[in-house]
Amino acid sequence: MTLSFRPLPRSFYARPVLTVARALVGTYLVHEQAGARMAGRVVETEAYRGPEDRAAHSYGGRRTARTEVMFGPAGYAYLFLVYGLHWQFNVVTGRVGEPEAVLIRALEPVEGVGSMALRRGKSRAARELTNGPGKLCQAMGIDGSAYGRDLTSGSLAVCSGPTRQRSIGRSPRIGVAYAGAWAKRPWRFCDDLSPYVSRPSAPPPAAAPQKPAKLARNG
DNA sequence: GAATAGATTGTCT
DNA sequence: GACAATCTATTCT
Repeated sequence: MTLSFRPLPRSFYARPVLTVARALVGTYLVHEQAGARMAGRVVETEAYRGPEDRAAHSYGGRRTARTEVMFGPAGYAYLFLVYGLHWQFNVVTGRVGEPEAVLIRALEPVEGVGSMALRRGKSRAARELTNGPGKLCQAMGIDGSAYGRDLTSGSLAVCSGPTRQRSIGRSPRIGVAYAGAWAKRPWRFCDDLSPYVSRPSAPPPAAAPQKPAKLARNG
């Protein structure tokens, strides 16, 4: 069976970054490459809202070759490299002149899972293919060459598709401790019903102990 | 399961 | 020259 995906219109992205970050959970990232299609359901996002957000690359209105796309119209791809190794895929949101973007942090693989596994290089469980921002770029074959691409048409797009029940949880963003108080804002959104998130939005309820207490050996 | 170290390069100071 | 919106393998429990 072939799933039906339709690219989201630019109006979807041209809204406040927190609105878009939440709305993106449950959409699909679709990449067609060499005649093959890969698709993943978005299960985790983070909002970055320059210029006031200290965690954002556009903090203070910093406008360089790297951040330039965030200052333009919504619905385009922002790619950057961290630790010299891992690409991160973002979508530009808001109005022209507002340097905002949403980082896609995790997907549930739904189509082209075999290709994803090949790109990830080693034999891995499905959950390990795309449960992190660097992992999903590697799995989907997305890198810096996608910088500035229009996501409302073409071979790389964010789409609506089959809907499914979701429960959206919020938590602080990951890996931005340097941002002080901004790091504590609950600007990370994830589908708590999905096992494909990079980590749960909240610790499991403290109920019964996970493991029985170790018993003393007697005799 | 948790803690740790190491990889590796574009970007900005 | 310092550092980074991360991931993996290894070690210990």
